[in-house]
Amino acid sequence: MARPTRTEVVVPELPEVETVRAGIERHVVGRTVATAEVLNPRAVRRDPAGPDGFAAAMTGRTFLRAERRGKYLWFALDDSEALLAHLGMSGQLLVGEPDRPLSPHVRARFTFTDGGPDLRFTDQRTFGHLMLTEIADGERRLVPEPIAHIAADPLEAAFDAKDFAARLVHKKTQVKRALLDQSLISGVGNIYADEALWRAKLHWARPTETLKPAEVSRLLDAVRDVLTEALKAGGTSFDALYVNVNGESGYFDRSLHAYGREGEPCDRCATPIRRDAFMNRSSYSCPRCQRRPRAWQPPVVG
DNA sequence: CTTCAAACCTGTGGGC
DNA sequence: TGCCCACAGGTTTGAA
Repeated sequence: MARPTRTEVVVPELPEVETVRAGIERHVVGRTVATAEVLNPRAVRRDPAGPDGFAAAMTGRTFLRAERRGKYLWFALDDSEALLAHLGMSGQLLVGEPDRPLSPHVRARFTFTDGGPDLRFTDQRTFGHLMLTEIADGERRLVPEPIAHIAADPLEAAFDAKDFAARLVHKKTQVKRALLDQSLISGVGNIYADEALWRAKLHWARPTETLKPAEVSRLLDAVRDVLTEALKAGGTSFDALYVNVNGESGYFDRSLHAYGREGEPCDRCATPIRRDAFMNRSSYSCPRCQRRPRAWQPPVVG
């Protein structure tokens, strides 16, 4: 039984990041940074200005909006610049009383000129990062320059379902790899990829080029449903490593059908869920509902 | 151009 | 008890 427990780590995907964005928004928008402090330089490793340059450039800036695409969120600082954040595997953005104890995993801290609650970027595994960056043209939307290459996520207006379908079936890869490819569709990680595939009754190894239009449509519907339901539940989170802006854990984990359920009965057919090694991680699927594709032969041309 | 996999990182838990 | 190692995984980078 590998079902995630409250002590396991679960990475923030689109629903969790959106929960953070919405929670942070009302606490920081309209406020001006009094001090910016980088406690671990790795937190700003992608910012060419370095820790000191980053801190100096953030001082005096005002948070205007909180936006998100896929798993990235950012705070617009003016028309041309933004503070971009990725939570990585264990990142949190926490708002609280400025004089509360500094936990050992706080990587960056911002105080505000109004003397109110501060903002802390906490990240145990340090895969997340912050950077101050230019705004640029992304996929049908203005976004921070470093993420101009990622695709729209399926919950935003800029997402083009026809374009996604065309690009998906044109790929020469397995369907789960495609779902995790942020330049094709953003916001989906390992958990929701498995959940969407279970819901759409598709095996993770299915070659994308063999997907029929109805299957692509079913898959996209499944992705949207899974993300939307998780968002309603406040994001999946199993332990203290991931909490929302107010420090509350989510509770969507009870509705997972595939992820982390090795050996447990499928909720549709009771066949034990299996776990496969995949891309140096795990894929969970129902061996009966999600049939492994037969060996596929390329079409003969001519 | 595309696809793929190593590397980055640290806390946890199982095995011995 | 304590040590070691596998595992968790999003993204970048470089190789093929």
